[in-house]
Amino acid sequence: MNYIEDLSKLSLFTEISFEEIKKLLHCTGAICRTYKKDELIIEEGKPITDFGIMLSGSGCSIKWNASGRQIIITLLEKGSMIGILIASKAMHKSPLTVQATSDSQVLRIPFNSIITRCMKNCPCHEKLLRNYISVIAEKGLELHERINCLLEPTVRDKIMTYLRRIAHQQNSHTFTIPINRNIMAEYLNIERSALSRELSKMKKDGLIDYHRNSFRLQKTTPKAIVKNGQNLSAQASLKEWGKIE
Amino acid sequence: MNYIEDLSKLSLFTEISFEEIKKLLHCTGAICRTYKKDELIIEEGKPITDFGIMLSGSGCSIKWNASGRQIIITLLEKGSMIGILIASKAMHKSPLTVQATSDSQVLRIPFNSIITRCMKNCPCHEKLLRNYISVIAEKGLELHERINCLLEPTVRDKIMTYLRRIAHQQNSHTFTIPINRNIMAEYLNIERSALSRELSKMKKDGLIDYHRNSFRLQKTTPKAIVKNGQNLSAQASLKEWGKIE
DNA sequence: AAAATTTTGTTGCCTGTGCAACATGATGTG
DNA sequence: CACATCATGTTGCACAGGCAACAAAATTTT
Repeated sequence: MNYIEDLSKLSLFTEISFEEIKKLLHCTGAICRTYKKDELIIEEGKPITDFGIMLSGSGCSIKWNASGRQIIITLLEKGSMIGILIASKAMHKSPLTVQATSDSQVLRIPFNSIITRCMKNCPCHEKLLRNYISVIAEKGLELHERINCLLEPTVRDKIMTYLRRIAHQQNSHTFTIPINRNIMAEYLNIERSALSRELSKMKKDGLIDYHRNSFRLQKTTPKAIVKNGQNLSAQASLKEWGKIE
Repeated sequence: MNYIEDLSKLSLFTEISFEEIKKLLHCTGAICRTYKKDELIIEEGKPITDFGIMLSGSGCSIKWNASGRQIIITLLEKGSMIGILIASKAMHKSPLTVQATSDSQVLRIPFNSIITRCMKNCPCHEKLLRNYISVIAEKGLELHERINCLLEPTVRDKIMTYLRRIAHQQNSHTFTIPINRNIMAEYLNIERSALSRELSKMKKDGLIDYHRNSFRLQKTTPKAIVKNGQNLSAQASLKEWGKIE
């Protein structure tokens, strides 16, 4: 089957041509493996030497928390990288389980082959290595961004931190977010209803405007913020808004 | 000056001999730079091509959150890696500022030199690359572990998730944590007082026992725990705490 | 040893938000 | 169209935990 085109869209293969990708797949010893629904792709506690790329199907990485409740870490879809951090860490056992949630195909590439230079010393192999490192680093930075949101004390602050980041990424005060309310609430670790409630309030307060996934950050400082029936524009708002921008 | 010995203790240089480290420093073009107290090591918004290793002194990475409040991301000490995720991500501007909090020495190594094979094609260069990737991956996994704690709904769950991890790392039910209450509270994003309060309750409930930084996880089945009323069992806390270790 | 400083523990108050339950709007399906 | 199934918004209530202020214990400095 021809999945080269799909692969070329991944950041792991940016700036690498179709032809080169084919060669790389061969010289890295990549293999395509199929998994039935519910089959385990990675088992908790087992050492990992390959990382994977979802070619088709879907999956999720799961873990059991302190109280035995199962929690979903990530949802995997076509194009998702599997266990890339784990495979990259020397001698590391998997802290989580990855399971196919539908019949899936996964391209498995031995981590070693990324590092070990191929015989021909081809330049595209170095490009692959650069991309690979970039992908790992980006994973870390993404986690970092999420932590930035999670650390904010109030629901409103979490939301604002998230929205500001997306606005910044899209380089505009008007933007659309790529996730729905459920996912957003999960990402920010707040209640979905609390998220909706606070979004409404923020709209009332003139902080943001939105409809569904379309958002706008108002950069005008609101004149009056009313809370609990009192107007606290004078001091409190200065404290809260003064330093922005 | 001779900092090779210090370097050899870092995971970036594990399994690399003193001699080889010297050679590597030369062929990667590492330079040692000094920073005065309060001087900026990394400036927000600027592109980063080097990563750094703290040889002496101290520093911190800082950021400004949505409401303009300055928040400290990491504290840097001797041996800390600076900007390793940022340098590894292709064409990425720094999302944060790094500042020396005392006169410091930083070893700066161009990211490019890690990837580009040196002329001699020496095996230690590949080892360095492996270590480097391992370090990045570990950073990501660490962030992941913290998120695991942050996502837990209650203070008690956050604490338990953290303690279980440390116990697991030290492979024992009796262990010592490497951080004090202030840092722990900051790490888990809870109030220090709330942390102390909950730790007390957990001791009363027979879940854990502790004194200062020495902890013990009780593996009693959490069945016989009474919620609000008086607790029947587990009244007797350990008397001989001494130094565990 | 006394004093000063840092670290940890304790407690009452009050608000933010988790939770549940329901309403409304959007989208798909026969 | 009617109907089902989502996604989103609304609201009352209860309580976990943030906050502040203080107490006690441990550690460092004088």
